[in-house]
Amino acid sequence: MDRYNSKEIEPKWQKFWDENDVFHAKIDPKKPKYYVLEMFPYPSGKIHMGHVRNYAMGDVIARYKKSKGFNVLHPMGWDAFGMPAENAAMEKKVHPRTWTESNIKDMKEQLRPMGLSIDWSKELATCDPDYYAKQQSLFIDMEKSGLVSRKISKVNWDPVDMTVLANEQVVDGRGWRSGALVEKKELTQWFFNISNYSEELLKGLDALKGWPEKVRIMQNNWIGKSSGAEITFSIKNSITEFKNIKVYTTRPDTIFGMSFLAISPNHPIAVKLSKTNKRLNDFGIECQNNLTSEEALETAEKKGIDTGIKVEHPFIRDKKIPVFIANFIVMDYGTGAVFGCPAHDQRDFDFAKKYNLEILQVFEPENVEINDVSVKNSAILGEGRMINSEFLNGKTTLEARKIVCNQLEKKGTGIEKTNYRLRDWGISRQRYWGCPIPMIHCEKCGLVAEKKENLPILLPEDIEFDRPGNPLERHQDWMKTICPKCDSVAKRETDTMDTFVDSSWYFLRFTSPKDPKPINKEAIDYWMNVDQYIGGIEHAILHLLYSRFFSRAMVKTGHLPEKFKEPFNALFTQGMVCHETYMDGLGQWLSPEEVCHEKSGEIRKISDNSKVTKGASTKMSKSKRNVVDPKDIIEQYGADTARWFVLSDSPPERDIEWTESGVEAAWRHIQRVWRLAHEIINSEDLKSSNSEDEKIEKIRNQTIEKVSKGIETFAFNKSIANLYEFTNFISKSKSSKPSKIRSIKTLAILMNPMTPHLSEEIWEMTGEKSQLSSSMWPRAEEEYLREDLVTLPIQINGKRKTEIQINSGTPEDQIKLEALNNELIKKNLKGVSPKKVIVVPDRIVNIVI
RNA sequence: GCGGGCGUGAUGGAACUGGUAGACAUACCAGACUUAAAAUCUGGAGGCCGAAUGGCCGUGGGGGUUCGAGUCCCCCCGCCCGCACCA
Repeated sequence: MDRYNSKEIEPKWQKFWDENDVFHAKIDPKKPKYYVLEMFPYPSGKIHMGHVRNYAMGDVIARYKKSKGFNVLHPMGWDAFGMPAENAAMEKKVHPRTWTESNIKDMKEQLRPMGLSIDWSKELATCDPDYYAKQQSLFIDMEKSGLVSRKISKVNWDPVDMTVLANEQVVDGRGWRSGALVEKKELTQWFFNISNYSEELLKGLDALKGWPEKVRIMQNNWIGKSSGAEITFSIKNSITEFKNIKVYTTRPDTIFGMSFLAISPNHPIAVKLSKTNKRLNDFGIECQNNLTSEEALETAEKKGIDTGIKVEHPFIRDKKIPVFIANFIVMDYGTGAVFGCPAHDQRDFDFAKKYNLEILQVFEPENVEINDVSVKNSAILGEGRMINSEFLNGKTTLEARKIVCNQLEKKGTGIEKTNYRLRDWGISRQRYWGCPIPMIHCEKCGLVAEKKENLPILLPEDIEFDRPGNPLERHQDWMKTICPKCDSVAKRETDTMDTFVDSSWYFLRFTSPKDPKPINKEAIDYWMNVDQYIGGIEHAILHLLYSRFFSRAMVKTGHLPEKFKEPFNALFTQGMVCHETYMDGLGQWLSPEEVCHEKSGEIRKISDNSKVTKGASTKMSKSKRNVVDPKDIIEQYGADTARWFVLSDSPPERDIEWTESGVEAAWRHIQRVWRLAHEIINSEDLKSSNSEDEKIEKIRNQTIEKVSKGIETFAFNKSIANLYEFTNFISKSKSSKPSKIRSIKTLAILMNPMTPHLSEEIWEMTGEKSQLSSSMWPRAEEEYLREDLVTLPIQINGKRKTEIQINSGTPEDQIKLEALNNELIKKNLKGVSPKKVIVVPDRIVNIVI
């Protein structure tokens, strides 16, 4: 008998779908719409298994919804700006555009054989002048609406290459190419005022019912709302013109335990002092060598230096508090200064130990024996009851916070204050391959937005990547322009936008990718919101938060109706695709194709038969060479096998392990279903009993129910397990031919979202003329979903002893009676009368003795 | 360092709202078919003890709540993701 030949069948159906424009999404107000979107890829040039998994999942949803009667929008595009293109330009002397465009072409070719239900007519790339021109006009509107600002901020500076480095390009504090120690450099840059929306973005999280709880928690923490007090400390011994220092604290209750004040190295006082004090200046320079990432800041050794300045304690007369400059205080958060209470903050505790500062406990934790805790070894965190704090003694820490705030307000030295950790979004990049910021520097008029009719501001094509840095800055012709206000000669902004800007509205543009305006009202109104968004958990904060902000910005600038300010109704975050790693005797990583697994369990290198060490399974990555090319898999086994495999076994939110045997299992299943369909179609209709037909009909309906539920809840692995079971059942069933035909047709429909080619083929084999890709998802009939017989386990003291069969809905007393009369139970009870019998109807019986 | 998550047989995993742990699949073992192999089909199987009815142990480790814990609470360990210029 024939095998399922993927090389013939898959292109056949792909051609059919193409020619009939099956997945072309058109606005149809009569039909309910469904917008499913996978996070668009960066065009690296090669599709990897992570993409395959991501798109296979999206495709399951898209095809399922379509067969449920929805008008589905399932577009695809390219997140095409970004650093790798510039790196390629430097390394391979190829223009970023050429490199990017050829990558897009390659990836599209690799994607096509997967048989995804994508509407390619909606394709866009963020590096298309048409796309970034629209983005420039959105920027101009944002600038006019006060959503944009200029601020000084720090970048990683490579002093040898004379260029700005991304955090990723800093390896162990050094530039990745030059190896030079990275410095911090201050630049005036462009920002989106996302922090004005802190409260709004925080509140909005509650409405995102379709988002994973963990993502909402992460965003919530990222926004970091806190309430506390801003306290003004007066300086006793003014060595500078500054008379006081403002401090933000979330723990005003611990003010009597304060033993020092710490200010950021960038605090105006610190800066001022450094000018005249060499020690402070040296320390400032040392801090300058810290990296810009928060991670680096937090993991670096905590250091400080005494400024000699003393401040007054607001409640303790004559108490002098030393002021330190500390490397772990950031200027961007709060006021750039904190007070240190070593007894109740671990970081302050470590600092106090190091510099021999007083550690005074000011509250006792509640519900803990006093002897159990001590501030000798570590800080005491949390809440408790105040001690050593004068008028606060005996109060709870929560009460104390309120009282301190009131007292400070009375004295006029402090106020209650709410703070957010969220900082403004710095969008300036000193790079070529991004969307030019449409601003003009005019000597007379200052900063002026480009006129919309002059858009797009195109990236110049004639650029050189012979040296690091931003080629735009060296391109005199490109920079030279005319001030839109006064017509005098002016200079273009050379910064380009962060690529997160590009990805903050592409999902809107997909609804009308060729419209002359950034978005088309009618299309937005019909297609938005995205009903299901699918992507990696690594985007939980930045991309998703920026998109939520950007939608609000587009509401403010009049591009988007208010109702679309939260653009993603539901979010699903999928796990990574992992593979074992292999290393040869020389410590070199080997790819899976370079090794062979022997029966004995040993792994050997194919080229020289040497022994190979198996390493941990990690995310497929070029550097560890543990990648499997989807192209090879599709070529060898076909798209349906690849799709079936990436969806089976592991729950979608978890990482999956790519194994050769797993792919083979998927392949075997595809073949088995194919054979089964053939056998059934060509079989004689033998006599069968009605009860067999009833049985298969029951299983068929239950499978419909389970598989549908699995897809709806993103438990594709469970749907697949149910489909395996159903297949096993059909193949063993003694039911009549019509019953089996009905079942195999149901199997084909239910498998269609995962294995669309096989399903269409079987559908056609059964003589059906209609296409499977349109609405025909079956409905399970209620009467088959009921179970009349229930197996009830009986436990004695929580240990299962036996089980009984009862009719579902049997009353409690009767179950109890039956359980106690069971022979085995009687034997186990040995005449002891039970203390208690717990009966959970239709569930369990537990006899306590 | 901070924030979030995960941990179940040899392996991937299943177990609805606290109610029979191990569905389904892989690897493995045995059998059928075959000259043989592959493919396919049938069956077995968490670990330990036992000839067997069966017993004990078992969801990263330790403790707790409960008639009953993989699931809830506390502590610990390991791994993964994010930390604002990778996308």
